[in-house]
Amino acid sequence: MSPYDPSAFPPFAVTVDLVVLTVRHHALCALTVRRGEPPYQGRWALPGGFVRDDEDLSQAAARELAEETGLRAQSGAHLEQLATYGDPNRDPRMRVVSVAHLVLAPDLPAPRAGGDARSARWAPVGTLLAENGQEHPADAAPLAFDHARILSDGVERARSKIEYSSLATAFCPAEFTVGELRRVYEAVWGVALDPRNFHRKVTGTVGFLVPTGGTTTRQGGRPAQLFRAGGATLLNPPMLRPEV
Amino acid sequence: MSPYDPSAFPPFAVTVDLVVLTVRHHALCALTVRRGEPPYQGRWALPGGFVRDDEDLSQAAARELAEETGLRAQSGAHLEQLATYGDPNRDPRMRVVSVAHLVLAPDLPAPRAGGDARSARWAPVGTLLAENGQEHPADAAPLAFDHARILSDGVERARSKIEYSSLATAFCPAEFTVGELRRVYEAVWGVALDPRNFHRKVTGTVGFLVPTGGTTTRQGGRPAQLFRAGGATLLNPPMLRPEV
DNA sequence: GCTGATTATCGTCAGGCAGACGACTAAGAT
DNA sequence: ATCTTAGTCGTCTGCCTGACGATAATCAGC
Repeated sequence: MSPYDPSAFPPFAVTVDLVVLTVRHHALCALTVRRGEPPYQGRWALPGGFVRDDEDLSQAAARELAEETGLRAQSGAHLEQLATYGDPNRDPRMRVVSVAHLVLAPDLPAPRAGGDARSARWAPVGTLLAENGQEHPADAAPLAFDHARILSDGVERARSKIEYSSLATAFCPAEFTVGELRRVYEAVWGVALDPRNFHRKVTGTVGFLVPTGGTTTRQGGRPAQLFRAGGATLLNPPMLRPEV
Repeated sequence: MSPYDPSAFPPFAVTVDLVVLTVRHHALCALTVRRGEPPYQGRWALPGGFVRDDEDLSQAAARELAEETGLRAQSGAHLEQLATYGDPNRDPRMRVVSVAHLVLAPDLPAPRAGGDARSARWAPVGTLLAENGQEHPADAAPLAFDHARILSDGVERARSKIEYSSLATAFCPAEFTVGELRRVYEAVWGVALDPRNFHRKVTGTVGFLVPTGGTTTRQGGRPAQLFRAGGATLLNPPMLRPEV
């Protein structure tokens, strides 16, 4: 690629790993794939792969996302860089620096992993990050590599980001109700929120929600107005996470 | 290092770049070094260098910081990972992925760069990021590589982080007055704050400041109480940046 | 159709915090 | 002595929040 002495610097492999989060059945879930080869063969891991020679980091993340889930980053989902992990021993094979990315997606149909659906699945983050020393059921072994740490950082990023940005709408379909948005906050934060105060807050924050005019009863009960995400990205004032 | 096929992935060079910020003379300043070799020879750039084979990313950042400024990360300064930049064309020589780190430091004596003081200096970020098309004075040419972007991201991170964390104290010496802390906020945010409301706010936030008992008149006027940073890292309630 | 369960939505009220700003204090400078 | 500069303490008002009562509109079952 250039006149540069390759012995002047140590060579690294660079990968992207993906923390793909969604809300299903009132729980925050992450996408995991089963490793087909050593190390950590048979264990669950975050999806990811090598960055190619000619692509940017975010391009690599979007490509891996599409390959492993069929998700396009445009379709409502949100993709951002999370952090980079480069401990010299994080991969026993060689020196790998992994640029983790965070994806927030609406509840999706079943994931697919290169056509093999059994090797990819959604798992509640509470289960994935349970750090008890107890025996795990076979399906609940700790994640491979340092992926538990990466997932934990991603979850924490998501929790804090929906406070001051409108990103919680990325977990919702294109049209959603105030109640559905509230359940997103409740699942991500793991708390119960007062429906009346929540409704007042989100409908009073300019640019957060725009009514579509339609209504739905898909949640049961009285018909609820449908909204789309508004143009605002930063919420002012922010949503307040109940005291820790 | 391992039985792994090196042709299975493209090789990358991995570097750390440092956004070192401080407040001097009521202005937010960044540390820059003059490049001694092509590309961008003679231009100012952010300090940084290759990650070694056996060190973690944060270790590499701390080492570069010590090498280029003599600063130890422990001595009051704050070091955190900022973001990673990996555009395939960001370095014309080869494929380089740079893990940028953010350092917040108190106002220091003159920087040193490997003993050559003339090749390192503090510059106001307003000057470094001025994006006018006008001729720059020789000293104000744009930063090398994508370092203007990195610096901009670092400044934005610092601006938002002092809102909800106690990190503004990292810009202050070990003992400081409320007025000095207020001038940090004013310099980083580029706004004027009401001294009375600021005083009430910071002295009322538990864990933010602990009085040392001493006073000083180094800022002129009535003697002011001296404080140290308290144990709190997250401010609750946060400092509020005046409306944009 | 009536009843109860469920969800959505509107209103009220009290406490707390933030912005605006007056007043006073204690040092150095002229 | 007076001015200037900073620091510190109060007051007041408006807004936001949390707690919670009340009403509305649908569905499931009798």
